[in-house]
This record gives sequence, structure tokens and C-alpha cells, in this order.
Amino acid sequence: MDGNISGEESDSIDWNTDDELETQNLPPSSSSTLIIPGGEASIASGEASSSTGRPSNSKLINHFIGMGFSEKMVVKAIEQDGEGNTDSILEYLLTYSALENCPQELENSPQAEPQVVSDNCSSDYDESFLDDFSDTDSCHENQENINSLSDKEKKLLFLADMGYTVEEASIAMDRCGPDSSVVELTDFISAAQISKAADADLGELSDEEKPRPKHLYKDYNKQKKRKFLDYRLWERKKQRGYEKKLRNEDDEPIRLPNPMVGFGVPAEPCPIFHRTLPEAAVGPPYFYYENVALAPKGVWSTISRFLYDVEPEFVDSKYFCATARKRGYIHNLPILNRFPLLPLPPLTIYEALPLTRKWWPSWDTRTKLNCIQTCVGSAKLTDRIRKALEEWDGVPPMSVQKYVLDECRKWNLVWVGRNKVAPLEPDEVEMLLGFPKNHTRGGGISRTDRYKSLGNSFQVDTVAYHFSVLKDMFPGGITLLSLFSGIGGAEIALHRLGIPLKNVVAVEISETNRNILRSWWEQTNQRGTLVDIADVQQLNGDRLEQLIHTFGGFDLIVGGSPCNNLAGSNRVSRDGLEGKESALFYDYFRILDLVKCIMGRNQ
DNA sequence: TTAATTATGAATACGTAG
DNA sequence: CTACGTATTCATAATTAA
Repeated sequence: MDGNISGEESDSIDWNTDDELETQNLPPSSSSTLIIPGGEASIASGEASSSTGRPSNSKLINHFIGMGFSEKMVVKAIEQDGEGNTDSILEYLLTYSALENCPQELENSPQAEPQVVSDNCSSDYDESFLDDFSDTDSCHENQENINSLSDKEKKLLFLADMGYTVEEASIAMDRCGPDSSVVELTDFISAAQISKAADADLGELSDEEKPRPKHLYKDYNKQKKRKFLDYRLWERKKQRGYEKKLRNEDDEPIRLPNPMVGFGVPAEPCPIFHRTLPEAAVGPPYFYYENVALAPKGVWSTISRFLYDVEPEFVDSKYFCATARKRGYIHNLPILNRFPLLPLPPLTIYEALPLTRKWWPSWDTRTKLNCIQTCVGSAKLTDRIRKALEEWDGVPPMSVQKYVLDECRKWNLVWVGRNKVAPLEPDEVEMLLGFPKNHTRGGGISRTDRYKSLGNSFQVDTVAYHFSVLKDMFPGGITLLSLFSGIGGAEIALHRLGIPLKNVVAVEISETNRNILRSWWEQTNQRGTLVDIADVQQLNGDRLEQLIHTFGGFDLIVGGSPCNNLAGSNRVSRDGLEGKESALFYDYFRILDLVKCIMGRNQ
């Protein structure tokens, strides 16, 4: 009974703080100009200013030589340009190096137009890819090759899934080599597209100062989004890539902090630590990205590189509650003056599950549970453990202790009777993760899916600690874009902090999860509008523009993209960031970058 | 058809002995 | 420095039950 108290308390808190928000109806169209005309110039100049400003010419030359261009060409480009604009010089270089290196591939490719292919017809990719591949490559003995995809083929398919054409992808593979990473490949394709676009513009206009990154924004209505995304991708790699070449440093793996306390936890607040964010990362909007800390090597480097080179904050939720949860968070939130959610949740197993204490053996020294996952231990397993223990009266021998303890740790079992261990109940998981009791119960969700949805969720107290700095900044509430929102961990964290939710756009693939969030939204009497969208892949620039227009922009963009292919528990398809589900990280970046673009345009 | 049950290791980090 | 043991891990898929 005591075990439920904290849960009930958090319940009552959740259900009572919903009044007097006095949420203003947002100004209908405070940001009136969503149409492009004057906007693109300001963006372009803003972008340019971040990458220009090198007065010294020799520095400038070395700058481009470091990127791999010949000195001769660099000098020529600077002469041609005349105004010392880094971006226009670069564009010149890209244009002519592309023309020199691979003229026929770029000019005579079957699809001259840089098509943006809709992503729901991947079978087309497969076929055309296979045709293309068997033609250009020499290994076409039998069809067995189709089944066992090589790395090269996987990369091609992956690029096709990202929306590139097979032609673009295979050209990039040829140019960059078989061992090139997907990031390098996308960068190459982006550069090729940009140079091609620049070439087209040069041909048409043939005069004066049109060729700028500006034209990418200018064409925003026609070819727009794909190219804009590509430009930003490529821009980022440009900066990062050549800096590394200059320093001659290899990819240094990101180290996990030990202890895993990030930029501070309630028990040990911030050690007077101040961080300076990269300029491109500074909001608005604020963003907050989450995923498993123990991902395969290189994954967090890539994620960080895409998310504006912000250093990840690795935190184990065992400093916030009674269960471990090692996660990495990349965000641009302030980190000073954080405060924890109240009431403080139980920090030990005993406090969280008092009824287990009676049966807890002295030789089981656990005080924290391990990470809560999507599946629980079987009845057969707990039966084996019971039988193994019943053979001994009193304290079992060390070997049996070790066996039982290993299984208990692996499956997060707790003691519920003499010689009896059991997996956690769904409501206990809800409590441990900071959700209201019965949050995931009923309404058509099965017990199995409850475990899965909870196992894939945030630890609310941890996330709320990071969000707490927003409370003073947004007394009138925030507008939230919640990607991969799941059962609404971010929304609940904000709500329990007392930060009003003005309007929320939640994107979540699971219908049962969407039902859970909507039902919470209605039960807590939220004032604003909750918009649900099923698939991040169909959230395009047009839709975002529309949403930003109606809601006046987003204050915060939260997302924990799928960890399926990153998580250690996955024996079958731990394929890294390019895995089927985990590759949706790129959609988080795509959408975040689009929102930054669209919102920045109106300033 | 849906839901419940069950078995299925490896990648990674870290400590320590040598 | 390496080698080895310990500890941890937002899961998938096949099968059975309902």
C-alpha cells in the first residue's frame, strides 16, 4: 500500500495543476510574412556571415586547399570572385571541380532533374537500383547476391530511402569509395547538387551576382526543401571536416562520463559549469534530442555532428529515481539553475517498492534497478529460480547466489515472496519512470504493449530537470513540437513543472500511444490544441510552414528517435544509425533544421 | 486475429592482474 | 601496455494460447 503513495501523489499533482493558466490565444498572425520575398536575403546573409569573415588572403587560400582543392584553382576562384565571399568562392570551386571531375555523370545522367522522389515507393528504388548495379558492376553471377546485401548495396538502399535518386547515390559511391560513410556520401551528393544548381543558374543568368547560397533559399518554393536540407548538411560537414583536416585529428570517440551525471544532477548540481554553444545551435527554437547512451561506436559522434556539434549530455536516471537509465541528451537549453521535480521520487528499491523488503535476501545487495526494457522475464525463469533456491534451507551457496543474482539483474526481478522473484508490474514501471499511475492502462492497450511503450519512454524526472530552466522563460506557456512523442514523457514533464502547454504538435507512429497522449491531454484539461501526426516522414516543409503559421512558431522541439538498432538488447538488428528504425534520427534533424529555417526567415 | 509467452548473445565499457 | 573477467543493455522473432 505504501508503495502506491508516491504514485498517487504524483497523480494528484498531475491532475490539479491545470487551472489558471490563462493561456492567451496566440496572436493570429504575429509573424505575417511566411511568403518568401524579403526573407531569403536575410537568411542568406545570415548564413554567409557565419562562414565568412576571413580577411587574410593567404589564410583564405589555405582554407580552401585544406578542403582538397588545388592551389591553382583556389587562386583563380578568388580572382574571379573579387569580393572575398567565402561561400561564393566555394561555390565557384565546387562548380568547376565537379565539371572537371565527372562531366558526363552529372550532365548525362538519365534523370537530369534532381528529382525529389516520394518515399513511399521504395520498391522502385530496389528495382532500378538492381538494374543499375548489375550494369555497372561486374558481379552479376546469380541472383543470390540480392539476398545477401553487401555493405555497398545497403548504403545505396539507405540513401534511396533518404530520398536521393539511385543515380546520385551510385555516383557518390563511385567517387567516394566503397568504405565511405553515409555522411560522406550525403555530403558528396549535396555538393554535387549544389554545384549543379549553381551551374544551371550561371547558365541561365550568365551575369552578375546571382550565384550565392542565396539561390537555394530563393528557389525555396520550387526545388526548395531537399536542396535546403542538403545545403545545411553539406555546410556542416564543410566546417567540421576541414577543421579536422587542419588539426589532423581522427574521429575521437566520445567518452561517456563516469559517473554519468551530465551537466549536473539534483544531488550534485552544476559545478559552476558554463558551456558555450556553437553559434548554429543557439535557439530559438530550443531543441532536445534523446537516445541510448550505450550506442555502437561512432553513433553519438554522428548525431552530435548533425545537431550543430553540440556536446551530448550523458545522464543515468539512477540519480533521479530508483532505476537506471543511461541516456544521451543533445540540447541547446541553459544548464544553470536547474531544479528537480517535486515531490522527489523514491531513490532506492526499498523506498519505491516497500513490500519487497520483507522478502529481500541479505545477499542481494541491489539498491537500484537496472534499465527498464520493453520485455520482462518469463514465468519459466522465475520458476527455475524458485526451484534452485528451495533446495537450500537458509543461505544458498555462492554459486546459486551468483546464478540468481545474475538473472535478477538481467531481468530486473524483485522479491515478492519466499524464494519468489517476479518482474515489475506495468504500474510499477509507470511509477518508476515518473508517469501517473494507470497512464498506459486501458483504452484498448494490451499489457504487452504497455511494457513496450513504457520501456521506450523517457524518465520524466530526468527530462523535467533539464526542462526546468524553461519555467521562468515561458511564464505564458510554450508551443511544443514533439517528435516520436510516444506516451508523452516530454508533455508530462512540462506539465508537472507547471509550464503551461499552449499548443502541441505530436508525431507518433503508434496509434495506441497517440490515444494515450490524447486521453491524458483531455483528462488534464489542457487549454490549447493537440495536433497528432502519425508519421514523421510525411511531415514536410509545407506542413511545417502551415503549422508554424497557425501556432506562431515552436518554442521547443523534443524528440527521442527510435533506438531499436542502437540498443544493446537487440540481438537481431543492431545495425547502428542506418538501421531501419534508428535512421529516423535523420528525420529529427531534417525537421529541426526546417523549423529553424522557416522560423529564422521571419525575423 | 490478437495477445501472451519464451528463448535468443554480442557490443561496449571498465576494472584489475599480469 | 595487454588480457581477461565483470557488468550492462529504450529488443526481435518464433511459438503458443486465447
